[in-house]
Amino acid sequence: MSTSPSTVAAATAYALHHHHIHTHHLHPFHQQHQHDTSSSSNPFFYSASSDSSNDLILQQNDIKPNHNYLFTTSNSTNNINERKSISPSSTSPLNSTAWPVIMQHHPHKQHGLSIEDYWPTNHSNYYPSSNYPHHQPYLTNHQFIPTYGSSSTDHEHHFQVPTSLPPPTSSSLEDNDLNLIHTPNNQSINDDDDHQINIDNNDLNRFSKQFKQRRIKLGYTQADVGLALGNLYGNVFSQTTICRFEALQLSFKNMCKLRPLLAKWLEDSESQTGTSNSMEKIAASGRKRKKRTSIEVSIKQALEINFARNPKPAAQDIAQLADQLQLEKEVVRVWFCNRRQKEKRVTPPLENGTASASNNHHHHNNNTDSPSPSSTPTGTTGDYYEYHYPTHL
DNA sequence: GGTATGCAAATAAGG
DNA sequence: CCCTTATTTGCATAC
Repeated sequence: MSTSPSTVAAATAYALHHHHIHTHHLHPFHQQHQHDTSSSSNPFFYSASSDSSNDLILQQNDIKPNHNYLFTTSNSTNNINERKSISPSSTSPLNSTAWPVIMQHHPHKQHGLSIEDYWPTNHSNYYPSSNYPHHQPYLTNHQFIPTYGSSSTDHEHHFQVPTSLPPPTSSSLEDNDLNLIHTPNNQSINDDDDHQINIDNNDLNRFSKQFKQRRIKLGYTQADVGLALGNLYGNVFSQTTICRFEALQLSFKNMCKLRPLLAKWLEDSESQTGTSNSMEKIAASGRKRKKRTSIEVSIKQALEINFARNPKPAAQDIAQLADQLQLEKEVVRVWFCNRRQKEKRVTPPLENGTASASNNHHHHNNNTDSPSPSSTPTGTTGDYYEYHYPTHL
């Protein structure tokens, strides 16, 4: 305890990364200013995207573009850092830099290389999944509802348990001990197969609350935690994700996946405050997530026009369009895939003719209390949010 | 400044 | 390799 939190945090975070990729494009400007504070969110490593990234751009106009962000620094920049250690694959980023294009305006952000530099076509090494057991039996629907307050009410299941839910862990943990933290045997989770975790909604509820409480006590921000996880596990998470974890706004499955990581981080942080001792990294996964590309508004418009013309362009068309817009081909391909999904979401399933109208209104599920869950127990399809077009075009 | 969120990239998994 | 469907994350920006 001691040590100033922020300092520590920063240091920690920082320490680990240094290497990172600096790659992203380096722009004269942005280089990195990130230091300390980790607030930024993100540094992901992947870097790859680079290019397209255009990070520069703002996303939608909807928002108000007022300030210039150009250098706000706030986010920007940070280029990535990567964690060092762990992953072998990280493939180095070296980059080459380059993206010609899009960087026009906003300096802040990085860009860098082309995907291929980082992204082996064979995608093989992305997440090894060592840590994550992906197959969890539970359900996976999206957001469950937090039960904050004790869900006394009837439904407590916010997450719905899929059929086989783990034992209810008796959890009554107290404040102090979260059992979670030391997972009894780690293996419970990782084990292999389906074993799963005995985590239930209550555990997650408690854990998330405690986690937040302790995190604050240690003086770390959500962003710090996200970066630190990168150090420990090789995978960085954004402030957003940590925030959602604390607020129980992730799917049950996702919560279960992240819980052990956060528990470990917490454990390490509390134990060593400052000193480093136990940091072992858990297996890190080799693959990192590609940095999210921000597509400039004007580019989006161009894409929309093309979509309207032909929602399902052939590979060749995509390549050409990519070239024209100066985006990576993969980015364009994915954009179309996502766009098609959106189209379906937005468009009423509609049967034939008639009715159409009132269909979509999805609700978000917020729940704060005890709402009825979104059911869809098995359903898949979740209710995602509604969406509207960017407009124009 | 940290945190919460809307919209949507990127991914996972089964064809 | 690409597509589709379902999900996981996170940029960017509003609190």
